[in-house]
Order: sequence, then C-alpha cells, then structure tokens
Amino acid sequence: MQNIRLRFAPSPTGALHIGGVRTALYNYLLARKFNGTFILRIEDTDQTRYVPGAEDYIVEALQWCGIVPDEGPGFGGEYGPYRQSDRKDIYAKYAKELVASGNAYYAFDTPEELNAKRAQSAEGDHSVWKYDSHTRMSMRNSLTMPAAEVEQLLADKTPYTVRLKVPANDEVIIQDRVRGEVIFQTNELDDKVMLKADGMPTYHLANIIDDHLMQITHVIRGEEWLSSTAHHVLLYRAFGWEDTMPEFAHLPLILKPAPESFINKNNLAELAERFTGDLMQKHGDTPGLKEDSTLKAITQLFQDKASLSSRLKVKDKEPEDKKVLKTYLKDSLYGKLSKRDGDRLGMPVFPLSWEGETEADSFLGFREAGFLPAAVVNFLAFLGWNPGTEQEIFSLDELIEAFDLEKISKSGARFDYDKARWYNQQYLLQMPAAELPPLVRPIIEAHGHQPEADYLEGFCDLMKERAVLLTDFWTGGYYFFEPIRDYDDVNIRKRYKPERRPLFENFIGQLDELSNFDAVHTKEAAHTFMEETGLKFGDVLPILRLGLAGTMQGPDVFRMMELMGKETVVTRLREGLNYFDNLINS
RNA sequence: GGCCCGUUCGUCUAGGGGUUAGGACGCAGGAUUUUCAUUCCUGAAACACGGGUUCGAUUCCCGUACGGGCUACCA
Repeated sequence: MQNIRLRFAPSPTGALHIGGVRTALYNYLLARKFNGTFILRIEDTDQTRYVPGAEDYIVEALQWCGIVPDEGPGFGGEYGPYRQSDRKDIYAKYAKELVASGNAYYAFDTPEELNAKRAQSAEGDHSVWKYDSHTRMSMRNSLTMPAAEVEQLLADKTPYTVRLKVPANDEVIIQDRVRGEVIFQTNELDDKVMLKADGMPTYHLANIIDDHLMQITHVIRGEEWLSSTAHHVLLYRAFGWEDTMPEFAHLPLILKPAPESFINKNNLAELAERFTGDLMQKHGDTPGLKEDSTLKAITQLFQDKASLSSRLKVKDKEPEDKKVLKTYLKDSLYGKLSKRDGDRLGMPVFPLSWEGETEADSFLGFREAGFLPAAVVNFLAFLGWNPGTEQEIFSLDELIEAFDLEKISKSGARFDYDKARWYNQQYLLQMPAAELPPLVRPIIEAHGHQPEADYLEGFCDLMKERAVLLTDFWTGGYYFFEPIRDYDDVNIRKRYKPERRPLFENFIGQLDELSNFDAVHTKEAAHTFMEETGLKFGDVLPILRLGLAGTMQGPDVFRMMELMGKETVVTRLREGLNYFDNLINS
C-alpha cells in the first residue's frame, strides 16, 4: 500500500461526539500505519446547522487526543481548500457536468410539494414516498418539462435542485472492508439531491468530488453511511471515476450503554427523576401525561430492569400518554449513543466540554471529567476493534502498529463507562512520577491553592493509586490543602471513646516533641504510645485518620503526617478531638 | 412499512466443524493492609431460536426472532 490518504470529515454542527473521535482515530491509525496522510476536511455545506466555534472545538479535541492532521484548515496541504463552503464553485461545476452527461436533472418541486407527497403516501399504506425512477416522470423537472421551459425557469432564477438520476434495474455491489459484499438494487434507491436550492451541494455530492480531488484512498466512516454508499458508487460511475474509487470500511456504531449497567440501587431515584424531567420537557403537552405518575412509572420500570426492554413494547390500543412514555424510554435507553445521553446518564460522551448557548446545550467532556487522553484513545480504539491478543493497554504508537481494518468488528458496541474509567486508572498507575504533578496542579489551583512543588509531588505519590480520574485527586485528597469539610460521623461514633481523650492528648504532645517528623519516626512514636497504653493499631490509627482527614479512606497515616507536617498534624488532631467530643455529647 | 447491517458471559471481545469456549471491565468471595486503594488468588456468568449440511455444529447454509442503521433541499 503506497501513499494512502484518509480523511476525517466532520460537520461543524456542535461538539464532536465521542463516536466521531473514534472515526477520526481509526482513520489516523491506518494513515500512520502505512505512512500515509491524514486529512481533516470540514463539511459545512448545511448553512442552517452551522455552529460557530464547532470547528475550533473539533481541532482542539483531535489535538488533545494526539490525532493531528497532516492536511486540513490551518494545517496546510496541496489539496485545499479543506472547508467545503470554500469549494462551492467546484461542486456547481461538477453538478452541471452531471446534468450534461444525463446523470442528473434539474428539479423544481418545492419542499412543500414533496412533503405533501410524503404525507399523502404515509396515510395510505404506510409506505414512504420516494423521488425515484418510478416517480420522477410525474414530477416537475427537466426530464418532464420542455427544454425551453426549463431554460426559462433557470433564467428566471427559479429555485431548483439537481437530482441524481439513478438508473433503473441495475445493481450496485460494494466491497466493504468490514462487512464484505453488500448489494443494492438501484430500483430501491431514490434520486438524491446533489445540489440544494441554496447552491450548496449535499454531503453525497461534495464528499465524492472531494474524495476524488483529494485522492482519498480509504473511506472509514460510521455505519449510518452504509445505506447511501450505493449512491456514492453511482456517482463515481457517473463521473467516470470508478476505477480510482476509494475503498470503504463502515464502522459499527457506538450504542448507548446497557441499561442494566447504569441502573442500580444507588442512582435509581435520581435517574428516574432526570428521565422524567427530560420527558416532561419534551412531551409535557401530551394529554394524560402527569409528572408524578410518570415518575412512578419510570421508577417501577427501572426497578425491574431485567424485563425493561420487553415492557417498553408499544401496543396499538394503549392510551396516548403511555405510548409517549414507552417510546421516549425506548429511544433514550437503546440505540446509538447521542449527545443527550451524557447528561441523562451522568457520564461524558464528548472529548472536551462544550459551552452551548444554554445550559441544556452544554456538555461535560472527558478532559474536564479528569480523563487522560491516552486512556480515552485506548478505550475508544477498543470499542469496535480488537487486536486479537490479550493485551489491553496500548499507547498510540502501539495502536498504530497493531491496527488492522480486518479486525474491526461488525456489530454495534455499547459504550461502557466503567471500562473507560478502568483504562484511566491504569494509565494513572503506570504514569512516571514526574508526569503527574503538572496534570494535577491545575485541578488544585482551580480550588484556590498554590502548592509547593515538593508538596504536590508527595501528594501525587500518596494519592495516585487511589485515583481513577484526575479529579479524584481533589475530591479524595482536598484535606491536604484546606481544612476538613466533612467528618465521617458514623465512623467517629463507632471508633471514638471519650474516656481515651487524655491518652490521645498525651500522644499529640509526644508528636509535638518530635524533632524528626518523617513517617518512620511518627510510626515509632505511635508504637511507643501503644506499648505504654496497651491500645492496639485498630484503636489508634482510625482516630488519627479521622482527625487528620475526616474520613476513613486515604493513604498511610504516617506518610500522610509526614507530608502535612507537624504543625498541621498537631492542630488538626486537637481540633479533631474537640469535634469528636462535641459529636458524642450532642 | 421498505431497504441494508448485525447477533459468543450484564458489557467490550478472542476463537472457530471435534476446545474444560479464552481474556478484560463490572460483580461476588478470599489473601495482604491500621482504613481506603493498589496487588494477588478464587468464583458466578455466554455461543438467540428452529431447520438443514455433516459422523459431529457455537462455528457453514436457510429461515425466524431480536437488535441496529437508513428511508430530508442533515451530515
């Protein structure tokens, strides 16, 4: 394979969702593996869906993951421009060529007329009306109208589209690198719009022209494109480019996580509430749909999660509100992972946070949730691909080495947030000591603390095997930087014996006397203390831990003391004893 | 509804005509530990169903069921 060229072609309609990142990754991996070129192309042909900032977001997200384009807007390259809106003239020219060669035609039907057709058909036999080889001769287009009239309409600037004239009674055979042979009958294919009334091309036209002009050799994209690939092949044929047509590989979709995996006793109520709120917001005007009964119904469905999917089947004779409820739940619990799922399920589905116009349009990213890019990349790579070995941890370079189109699986992969967390933990655990503090520092600083380098280093060393996400360094270790906020009252009641207070005060005094406060010496002091008093580890250590951190969870007590330093330790322990007594006496 | 794609533990998956169907996440139990975590050990857990083909099918073929995608002047 020589000089392979692959592209990632997102559309800047908002934040790039994690499935898009995986598509980009696979394209990148294959390009790198064979010393090819990875291209970023911005597909902004839908002016109505354009979102400012989305393109910057896409670039930043890719860079964060280490997926850097060789060519693209802002990255240079010989095949630009790489933004489709800058290539409008090219598409118009080719569209005209398509009409001239008899492979496309002008269509003057208005969107309203088309919608009416579809509505009419839907009422009849449930079939869907299509603009295709069976119906095109009864529509208003350059195939049915006299040439002079068409010329006149064009000259009058009547809005028109250009549609592909799909040949009848033919077959399109696609050799997909993931799925093998896929066959489509052209009679089933509609005459897709190539050029819209606003002069912009549709995805179908633009992507074929650009892939050809940019000499793309492999198209790796999501399975949602498989159905329209037949049209794309037809276009290559129409342009006479079939012999240089790229290879196709359609990736399995990333699906929503299995309900069984995220519905559990702890979050059931919260989850049910979130779903109810979302449902009411969307369908609140449905007759009979009441918030309290809906919440009850959803809670009940979630409780019996084993039979969830079968209980969401909609029956014809059910009342409208029930149908709405079931349809909503089915759509939001199953199927492909979507933007909203992150909020509903309480997990990130975007690489980076996105600030939308409203809060409902803003999303938390993996980066802000405390994930390392390498972990996200590793996790994503394994969602739909597997090297066939038992190795789980792969650096980007190792992924490039191991990646192989033939190993991509065919069936959709459920998004597994726990697995993502596990990957992150593994990367944290493996990380060389020097690399961690720079990553943790911003999190600590965001909470208003400027730790000394040594202190931060020691802190990271103590916390690293207790953290899954970078943000855990703060949530699990904030007390190294500021006073204790929450004491674990349950454990204090269980462990603290007020009559031992004088003993502990004594011990604190002994600690205060120590000239060397390292872990070895404080431990020694504790041993002496226990020998003198007859107390056991289990009597002493929990008290110290609770006094120092407020919680039973945390690093080795003596190492904690060493890092905090004598002054803090002594003060905290004294304050702790006061708190314990107050608690017991209250 | 039509077209297309898929189906191995709850999840990600390996495997492949004869295997004790392998690994990982998660879960349960145990060891270590002053706690939590790490680490280690153990366990429960899968070839959707029905027909073929075959000496033999989870593996090949065909159906069914189920899941998914598409069905826009969106990408």
